[in-house]
Formats: sequence, C-alpha cells, structure tokens
Amino acid sequence: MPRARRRPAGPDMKGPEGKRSKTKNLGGASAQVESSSLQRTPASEDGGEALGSYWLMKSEPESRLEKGVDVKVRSRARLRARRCMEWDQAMRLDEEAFFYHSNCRAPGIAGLVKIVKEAYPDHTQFEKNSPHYDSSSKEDNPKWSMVDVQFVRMMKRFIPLAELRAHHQAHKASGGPLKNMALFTHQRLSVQRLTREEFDFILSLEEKEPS
DNA sequence: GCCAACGTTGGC
DNA sequence: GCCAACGTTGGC
Repeated sequence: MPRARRRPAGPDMKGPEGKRSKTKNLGGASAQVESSSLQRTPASEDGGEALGSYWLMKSEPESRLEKGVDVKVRSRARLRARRCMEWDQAMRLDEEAFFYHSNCRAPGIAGLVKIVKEAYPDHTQFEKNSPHYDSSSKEDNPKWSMVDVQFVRMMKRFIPLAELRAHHQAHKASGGPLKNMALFTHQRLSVQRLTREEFDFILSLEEKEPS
C-alpha cells in the first residue's frame, strides 16, 4: 500500500494508486477509509446515464500518527456489520462518491471520486507492522476489504458541513432532499450511500453562493 | 438481555 | 484539546 506524503490539507492529486476505501466486511467492529493518493483524470462526461448508487466517503485531510506511522487521510468509523458488508460490496465500477473531509478544521465536501476497482481483500490487515493490522482477521475469511477510487474533480467550491447541516435541518421541516442524509442521521458511518436526490442537490449547491 | 463502563469518532 | 454522541464490551 502506498504511504501518503505528509501534506497539510486536501487530497493528493497525483500518483498511480488511486484512492482506496477500506471497509470491514463483517464482524461489526469497524470500517475505514484510507486515501493515499488520488490520480488526476481528464474530466470525462459520462453521457448522463444513470449509475446505480452514489456515495459519500469520509477521509481525514490532515496527518495523524498511529503506531508511529503517518496514516494521514484515514478515518475509521463503527458500522453495523450487515450494512457495512452490503455497502462495501454494493459499490460498483464507475459509481461516483463525494469525498468528505472529516476530523479537521474545515469539515465538508471537497470533491468527487469514482470507483475504479470494486471490493477486494485488504492485504494490510494481515501485516503486523501495518496500522491496519487486525489479529482477529483470518486469511481465509478476511474482515476488511477495500475499493479503489480515482480522483474526478474538486467541487467548484468547498461545501462546508455547516451549510449541509443547515439544509438538512430545513429539509427535515420542508421534506427537502437532505432530510434523511446519512451524514447527520448515521453520523459515524465512514462510507455512506446517497440517494440520487441528495447527490443532485449537493451538486446544485456548487453553483450557489455560500449560504 | 440489561446496562454501566469504556473507546472511538469527529465537530468545535 | 475537549467532549458529546454513540457503538462496543463485558459483568451480572
């Protein structure tokens, strides 16, 4: 697994590895997203055909040391096992995900990535020196898997958490698209499914003045 | 199966 | 760095 360079904030924009989202498959303990480096791709229009699902993936933009290793853009969240497994395996090639900066001074949605490799076992769970080592995971029944994602683009403007929350609150009363957004209703999920309506609404915020 | 203690996430 | 929210663990 690639080791991230130390940088103050923001996603890496180059490097061959793509971004990896790691999600624990079973056992119900946790899930994690790890983003090491993001590969820039030519902006490609997808012709607008409907993709299956949309996602929001949390990552930490700031360096953090764990077991003496800079694990940087990594976040972990407790998940319900079944849901976690479903979501992990539900992420399909070319589906889009917002990447969200968490645990930092300015939390919010920073950009877009897409799935370029569907779930596969994460080898680092078996490596004792890895911060992701999990002694309870067995080779023949791995608990953790990852997907690779590729950088698509930054948001036209950063969408702060506070702005999303304000819409969420308003939509709870008005029945708007963010009324059930998982970021607020299941706040500890590190990988969240978005409805088409949620995804489109958030994209529409890019065009608007910050509220 | 309850629930208090504990650990982690993540906003602030 | 603090701590609220909340998920997990383990004693009973």
